[in-house]
Amino acid sequence: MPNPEKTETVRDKGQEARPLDAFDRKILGELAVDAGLSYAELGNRAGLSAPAVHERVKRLRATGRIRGTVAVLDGPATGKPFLAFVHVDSTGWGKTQELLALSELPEVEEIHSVAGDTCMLLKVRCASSRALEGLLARLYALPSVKATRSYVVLSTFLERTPQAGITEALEGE
Amino acid sequence: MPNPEKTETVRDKGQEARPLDAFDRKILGELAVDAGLSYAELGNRAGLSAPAVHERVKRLRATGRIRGTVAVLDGPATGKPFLAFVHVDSTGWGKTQELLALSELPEVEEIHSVAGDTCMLLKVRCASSRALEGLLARLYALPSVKATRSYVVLSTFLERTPQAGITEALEGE
DNA sequence: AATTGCTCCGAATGACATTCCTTTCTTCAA
DNA sequence: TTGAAGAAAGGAATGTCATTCGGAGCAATT
Repeated sequence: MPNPEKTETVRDKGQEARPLDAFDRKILGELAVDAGLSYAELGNRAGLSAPAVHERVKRLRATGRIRGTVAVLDGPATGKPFLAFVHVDSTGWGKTQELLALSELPEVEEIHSVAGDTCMLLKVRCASSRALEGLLARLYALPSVKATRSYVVLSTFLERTPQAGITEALEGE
Repeated sequence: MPNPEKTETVRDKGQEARPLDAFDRKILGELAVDAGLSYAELGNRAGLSAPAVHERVKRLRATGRIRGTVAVLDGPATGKPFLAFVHVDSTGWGKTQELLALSELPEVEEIHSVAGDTCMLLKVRCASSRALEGLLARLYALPSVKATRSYVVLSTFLERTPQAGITEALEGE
């Protein structure tokens, strides 16, 4: 009887634990594009049986490789046609907590801290330019926010979640 | 007998056609967070029966409100811990086609054209800083690419797909 | 060489998606 | 105001698929 709390010499995240064989990566690749596939169909594409695929998917979920399964909504079709990236310059380093409160807003999709000539980077999708202005107003209301630069998206040519593939050629150029 | 090709006075995209009632938005909100919910459970949360929810979801898919269902992969856990946003200045306006070819690379997750002091904005996730360098090399190999500015992500605090909610307060500030 | 643990497959079970049909509510026309 | 027609919801039935179980093959360890 295996003990789930047995001593692990490495942590489960990162790329440790199980190195993701070709089957896993194939499965991840398919599910990242369409999570509605049946296990039987997944098995066909990967060369495994349905139960085997099921087992692997369960493991991929348990180990955090798959964070979840979501429906991808269309921004414009759901009433939010305005997309923008906002760079935020803020004073002090511990003030990121203030910005994290913006997670409450469904308009805010991403919050990163970045290296470069700015501190924080937001991805924001909202109903109108008016709403975008309102969001910027909220930003400037924060005492630590010094300046912002907004990049309003005119056209989106590609937008997808993380893909499973890795281009080896990029490593050796 | 309704004719599926009957004359429409408005196009089906945008926010025309059916204005998304409270049920629809509730369903979209739940599915954007977890698409693995059963229709029965979804019905409970929305206050509808399973078949009714099913009917609506089918319509939301058909009208393009729901673009698809995907598994969200964890970047670091799947071997791509490096995330960066790359601003690209390019000469000429018709040259965006060259950049679109980058869609082939699984490392490139987003390609937008933006207003502001730059032309294109890429979101890139790759295995190493070496790979990021390789990707920049490919960018500069394009004749129309004049300059790039990269913002390497140090920490990601929030990252999600488009949400269904709309903050009304943002419109009136 | 034997054993332990892991992962696969085939079959059986159970849950759930999907469809059909009836009912109700709303809307438009007379 | 009434009548008719369209749309949409709920209940029940059916089919598909997810999920589980048991057994077999394989690899690594002792």
